[in-house]
Amino acid sequence: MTDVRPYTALIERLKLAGLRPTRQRLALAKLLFDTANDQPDRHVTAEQLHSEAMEAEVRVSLATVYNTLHQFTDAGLLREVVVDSGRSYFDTNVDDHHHFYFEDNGRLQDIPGAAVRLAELPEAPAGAAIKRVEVIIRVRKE
Amino acid sequence: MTDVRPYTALIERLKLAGLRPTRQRLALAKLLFDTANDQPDRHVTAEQLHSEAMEAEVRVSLATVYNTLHQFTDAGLLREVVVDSGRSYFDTNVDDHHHFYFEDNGRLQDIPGAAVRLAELPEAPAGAAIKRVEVIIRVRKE
DNA sequence: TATAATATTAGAGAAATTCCAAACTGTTGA
DNA sequence: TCAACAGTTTGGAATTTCTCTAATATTATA
Repeated sequence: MTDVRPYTALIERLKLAGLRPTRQRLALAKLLFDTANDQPDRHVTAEQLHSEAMEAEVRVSLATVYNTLHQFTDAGLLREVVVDSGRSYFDTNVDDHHHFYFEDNGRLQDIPGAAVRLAELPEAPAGAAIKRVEVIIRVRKE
Repeated sequence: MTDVRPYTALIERLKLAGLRPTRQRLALAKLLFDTANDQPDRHVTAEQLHSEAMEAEVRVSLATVYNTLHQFTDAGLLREVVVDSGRSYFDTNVDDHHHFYFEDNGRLQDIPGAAVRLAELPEAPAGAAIKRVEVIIRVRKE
């Protein structure tokens, strides 16, 4: 069943994250997280999301898109994925998982966390704590 | 014993890679690969290497540093590591290995390939061939 | 050494991202 | 409800990293 008031959940989500549910943040959150239209997990760049917002007739500046992506990331709603120098991807999937990266076209594809098993991991260097273990499988068209 | 003609080996190395041993490439190769001074494997950015060249009184333009780093990478003498959007690191270690990335100060540290064992890996998506599997362990000061 | 092929260079240009200060909006308390 | 305040947004300028270009210089080789 589709939620007839799709914004209430998003508003709550933002509030919980300590973010004021402004028009811009709500619109971006809707584009990113709204699963009403069977949207799977997404990997977007700031430019992409900004374009989408424009198409959806949502007036948001690029600066705000950047701000919002970072705030969402800090709040744990998004995860930043760095696979290409000079471009950041933001992943709506914040669960434990990894990525295929298609170098030919710059596309990312999730790999469920369970599909990669790390049998052995080194200890963190002294004084450092592991924040995350990322596995990136770089692939190319054969 | 230190090689009294340290350049001959580097010249050979460049020639084998199909690269003319020019003054600039030799100087950069020396900075990168010369182990006479007990230099361990290195992770440098283009800017860093350019600064080092300047300090060493080697006249090289930044453009040439970029060109050279990419040529060395294509030739398999270096490996590019992307862990931070907007900055590329070049690793003098081209053996199978992974990295710790210290988010606090942007430093990279090698993890020997044997220290990480991947017990299970997903298959490459149809039509794609795995080029490399990278494991990046992001750490922070505790 | 002359010639052709290749490499280097400075500076302009491009792309992604951040910064800034002014204008605006959401929230709170009277 | 409304004023006041803190938090947001904005466009444009600035920054950073990297690439391109076309003139110049160097290297390899005959």
